Amino acid sequence: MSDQELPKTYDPAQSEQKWYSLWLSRRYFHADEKSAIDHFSIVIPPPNVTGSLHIGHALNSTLQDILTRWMRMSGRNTLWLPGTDHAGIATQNVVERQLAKDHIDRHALGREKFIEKVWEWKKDYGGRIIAQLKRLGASCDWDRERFTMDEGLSRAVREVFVTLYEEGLIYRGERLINWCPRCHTALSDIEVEHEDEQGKLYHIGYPLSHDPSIRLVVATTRPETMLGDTAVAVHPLDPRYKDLIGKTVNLPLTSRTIPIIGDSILVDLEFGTGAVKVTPAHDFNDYEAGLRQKPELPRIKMLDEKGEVRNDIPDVLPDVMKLIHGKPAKKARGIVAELLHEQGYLIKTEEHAHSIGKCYRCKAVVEPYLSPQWFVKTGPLAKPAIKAVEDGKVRFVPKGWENTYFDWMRNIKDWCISRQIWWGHRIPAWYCDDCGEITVSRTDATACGKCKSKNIHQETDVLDTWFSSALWPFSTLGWPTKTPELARYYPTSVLVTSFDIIFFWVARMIMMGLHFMKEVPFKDVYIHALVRDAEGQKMSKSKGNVIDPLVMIDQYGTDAFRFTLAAFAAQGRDIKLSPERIEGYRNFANKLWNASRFVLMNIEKDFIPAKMVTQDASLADQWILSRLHSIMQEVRSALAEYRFNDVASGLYQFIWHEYCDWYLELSKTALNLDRNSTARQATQTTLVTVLETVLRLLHPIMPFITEELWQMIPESVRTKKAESIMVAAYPVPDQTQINRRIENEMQTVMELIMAIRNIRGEMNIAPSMQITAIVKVEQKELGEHLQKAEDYIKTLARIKDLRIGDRETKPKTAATAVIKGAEVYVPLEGILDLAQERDRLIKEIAKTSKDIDVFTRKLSNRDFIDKAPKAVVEKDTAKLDDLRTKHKKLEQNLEMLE
RNA sequence: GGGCGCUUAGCUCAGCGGGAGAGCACUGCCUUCACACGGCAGGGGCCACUGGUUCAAUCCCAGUAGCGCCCACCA
Repeated sequence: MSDQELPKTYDPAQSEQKWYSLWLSRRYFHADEKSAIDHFSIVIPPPNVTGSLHIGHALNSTLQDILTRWMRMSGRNTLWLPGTDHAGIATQNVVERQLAKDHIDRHALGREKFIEKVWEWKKDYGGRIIAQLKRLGASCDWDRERFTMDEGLSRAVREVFVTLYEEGLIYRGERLINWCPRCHTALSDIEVEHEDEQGKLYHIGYPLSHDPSIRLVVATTRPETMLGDTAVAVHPLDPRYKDLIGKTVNLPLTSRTIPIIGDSILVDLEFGTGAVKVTPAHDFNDYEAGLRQKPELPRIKMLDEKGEVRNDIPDVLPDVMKLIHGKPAKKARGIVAELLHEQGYLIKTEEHAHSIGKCYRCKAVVEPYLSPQWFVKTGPLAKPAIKAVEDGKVRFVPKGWENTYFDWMRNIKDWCISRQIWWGHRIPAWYCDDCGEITVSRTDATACGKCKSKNIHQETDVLDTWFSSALWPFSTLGWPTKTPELARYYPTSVLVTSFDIIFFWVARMIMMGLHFMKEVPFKDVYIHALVRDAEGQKMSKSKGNVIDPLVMIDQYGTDAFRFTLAAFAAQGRDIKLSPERIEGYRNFANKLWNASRFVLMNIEKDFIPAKMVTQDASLADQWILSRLHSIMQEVRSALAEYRFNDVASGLYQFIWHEYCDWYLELSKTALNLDRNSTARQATQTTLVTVLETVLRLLHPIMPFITEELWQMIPESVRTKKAESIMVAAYPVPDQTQINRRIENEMQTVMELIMAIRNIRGEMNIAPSMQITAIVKVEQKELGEHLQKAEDYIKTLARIKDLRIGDRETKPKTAATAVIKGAEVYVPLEGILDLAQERDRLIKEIAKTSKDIDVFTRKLSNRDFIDKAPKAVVEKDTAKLDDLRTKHKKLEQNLEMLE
């Protein structure tokens, strides 16, 4: 390629497309299950098929890709297994809505036809998020892409279900569960989101049966459910009411007489009136209280599966029934309250804040609903899962999340796994119409397991989506078949996810993994931040604050976007993302691009790296190499500890502020030397070597631009002549290259240059003007060092005449700066503005005095001298000396000026 | 009600026992032959508040205030 062809700005679009398809065609993403090399494996948290890539996926996938690419470059047998989740309720809702546009109702369509429609939908749109992951540069092994409803995973689901049933860990029973009246299905406890709402507390007087003139006043937020009341509870020790226990009240609006019971658990003496209406079919506490009674309280359902008032509630007066049947719960509340008011039973209402449950999929208000459901008995599964984390077999990063996990797991309730929807894994249970037996089977049953009757029908419920996700780490690898993949890649190395699904997913994977594989599903769980918008709101479409990753990618390029995500992935923090930030990193990509342009322009096309000998390598060369190897070390340890932000900022800092700002400028002096000069060759070699190494270090975060640039670097420089950067080796630091002495020497040179630049800047000396500088050193040795760096100083500080020595003196009119071990004078005859120089010096002196104060105070403290570590005292003493010297010299210079 | 987290430069955030940092924004100068998606030089902070531990506290401990999140059956 020709240098002239390289444009001044990096164009992400063409490069991304080109390299991704090349990587795919060369099968770099493919993991070889036969390879015996140490493995590294990750399973992707499967996004919903209905999903389109949002910023959370982008962060999650970027971090996984960084780890995957890093490990692959480090020579591990690396698998990142992708796939999607069938997302039962969510997908069913999406397809239902789609059908509704054509005025088709799923019930009219029928179950089988509807499921066909969902599969069709999946075929058309399900691949969308996969395509988007590819745009992000995800290096997943696409050959192994799985779907939670595909054949293999369905087999795993059935195997797990039947086994747990046989072990008595799955059971069926009628229970009070959370019911979404909109989705028409049961939900598990964690699928209910609680929100505070301002409601009313209604005080209702229930007349005592034996003396209706006396009323027992109950307080409730849901008066409509009184139609299902089967008791009133009071505290057994409550002096106001305890004598009423065993008596009855007449339930208003009905012909029902219900008992007054004592229940110390249900009733809080302090709250409301101290008397509670008990509706066992519509409230979890009341349900439990009903079970505690001997005999159990009857459970009267007053709402149907749509959340509307039934028309067959026993005992309700016909007039009342006529008014409210078929009304949604909230409307019924108003009607009942009005009726109670009219008839004089409503004592008062007061404002009352309470939390209501909403469906996490559709946000409809969830009703407690009595119905037959399937459950997983979680206790026995949770126990080993708790232990695995306690024993460190699974490690949460950051560790704090372990508490969240423990809290939930130690109080875990049985998991309601049946859903009354159509899209999902249908429960493999068959009911016998003759003898009522339930047959649970790995294969489709054709006859009753007990009476052999062929008169059986399958359960219509499907399983909770999270049931199949819980098996993901092993079901995707072929389980229950003992595949080579399973043996090779399970347990996986790390799970990367966000905290909102620790309960839904992480905990359940650990339980299922331990139970069926006898081994944890992953060793590390890296919990990353949640992405929010610039105002800190959780992004949601309804708020209109969604940052679309694909728009960002189009606008700034995938690499800039990925770098932004990595830079903001600090542990335990929410990420607030704004486009300006991405723009900043787009500029960084461009900086890298132009630095590479510079390097490539300054080496010959057939460049052969020089064999570096120390005497050929300049101070700058040695310095940048030392810095490079330090950075390598930092980057590697940051990656190993999931400190992605440190990886990003470390590389940013090094590339921009050390390599570009300093080394590239310093290299110019050597590049101007004669073609055959060994010094020039050494610098060329250093330039290109550092660039090549940095590209490899950066590749996991910025895969595209690094590949584009790496391919332009002469083959002779690229390690092992790999054909792509993504299969080149990840850089390993060489301790012998790290040189403290060189770094210190360079530091002094840089300080000198900065001091002169400061004078130039503050004195308003035109950048184009070449000036004279005189450096008076305290010791000859330092002078010699600085003399060796003479060219650097001249070029970077724009000096035409530089004098360095221990016998130099200050010219009559000059600006002064003091650095460690030397004074710098810039003679400014004719231009010197005395007032300006005075101000500059005063500012500098003030700064120095302030520092001196701090250190003097510290060092005059006896206890500090006695008790602080020696090294600290010594360091501070030396520092104070330097500061005093500097201060004195500056003052002298100020005096001379006046 | 229980738990967790946060409060550092105008903004977004690192740092977490020994002289307060970054990016963006801001000010001045500069179209210097890698880059104006740029360069150089600057300005800007009682590190929320109050106590305590320590020779030393932005950092550790306790409390206060504000903000955020999670869990929970407050009728």
